[in-house]
Amino acid sequence: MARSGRRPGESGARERIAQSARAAFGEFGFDGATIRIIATGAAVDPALVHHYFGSKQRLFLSVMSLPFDAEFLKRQLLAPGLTGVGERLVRFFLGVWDEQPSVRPILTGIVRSAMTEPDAALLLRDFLGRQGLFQLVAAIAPDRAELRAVLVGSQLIGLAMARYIVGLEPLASADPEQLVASIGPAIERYLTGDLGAA
Amino acid sequence: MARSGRRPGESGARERIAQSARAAFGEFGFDGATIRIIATGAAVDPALVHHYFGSKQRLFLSVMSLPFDAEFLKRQLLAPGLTGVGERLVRFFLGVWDEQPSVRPILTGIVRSAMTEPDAALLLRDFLGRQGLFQLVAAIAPDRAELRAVLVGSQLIGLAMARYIVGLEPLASADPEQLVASIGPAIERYLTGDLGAA
DNA sequence: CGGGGAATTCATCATCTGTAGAATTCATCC
DNA sequence: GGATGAATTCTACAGATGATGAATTCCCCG
Repeated sequence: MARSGRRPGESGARERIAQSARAAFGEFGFDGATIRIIATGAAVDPALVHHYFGSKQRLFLSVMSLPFDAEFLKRQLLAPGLTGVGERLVRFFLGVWDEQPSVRPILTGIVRSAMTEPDAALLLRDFLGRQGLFQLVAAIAPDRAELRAVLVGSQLIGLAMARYIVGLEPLASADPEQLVASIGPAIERYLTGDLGAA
Repeated sequence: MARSGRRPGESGARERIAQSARAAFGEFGFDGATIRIIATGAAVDPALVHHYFGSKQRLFLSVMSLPFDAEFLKRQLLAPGLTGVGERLVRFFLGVWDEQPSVRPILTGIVRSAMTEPDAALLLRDFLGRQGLFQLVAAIAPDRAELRAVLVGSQLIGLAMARYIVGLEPLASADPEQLVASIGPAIERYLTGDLGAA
């Protein structure tokens, strides 16, 4: 009867738990992602999750942070000048969702959970607000940058919801470049156009 | 000991349960809205909820349907002609959320629940797709009506999420007419403008 | 080679969840 | 006024959930 206790060799259990947690939060949201589901996905006892991360809340916060590099993005999007910045932003946004399998569950997890978990809503607000998009927008259009940032954010988050979470056709299967051409100009107007009087 | 059994007079319990369920689903989403929370909100025993509605799923579907009158909306929005239809649509959309206390929990409930519940996602897809917005859009721009409808839908749903659910400032506190002026033209372009080649 | 500490699991708790069935009270119709 | 049926509540169950504390096994340092 030798089953519990430490296992030989390097197991990487902590990283496996983090990985599995991201996948589960992304697919089921905060509530739906059970500690037991996460543990099973990591081939680990549920208690080990608590051992490493303390509580489900702390696990969520530890594991669902976004690697958002505003500086890099600024240079990338503004190098060719202001014209076409809306389309470049949409293209970049879709690229992150479509082509980065490691980031996508983090994004879906935050969006799914933000509907009911205040902590996740805070993450999303930061991402769309002062800690995220605002940094970028302020470099493009200093006047009314807050308003411009949240307008852009609302369109992008709506796009992500419809395309990746709700699966609204024909949006979900649309060619990315079609969406760039359709939505890019709207974003560009939010960034640089006239928004009407206050 | 006389507590259970039928109560004298008309109680309207069924309607109170529906009311309380809408409020709870709207605030906590499908998962977070417990049958017991709903029952307490209606001052009723939890078993009565099942007695009337059978199961939580059926309760949700019975109670969260939207009164969406596409015909009326068409006439309303198109009477003054095509110009300004985007702004009128945004104004109407905000009016429903801001001024109709009975409808708002239904909308927040559907959006909150659609992130994790397939049934609710179906409701949302119908609302933004063929059963809802598409009816309206097809009357305005028959060419590429499906794409136009979901583009409009993505912007409107993103607006609702940011303003009413996530509470993203300064969107959440913005004056409705400011948003009409800012977002209306984007919607109008989705409805009547050039969306780029396929 | 012995001991401290980290990794991992076991067993368990208290609570909450949706749901079911039986029991009780009332209104209404014959 | 007795019977029938609907409204309402009580009690309870079986399973899931987040969390805890102790036990077991292994690695590493002296």
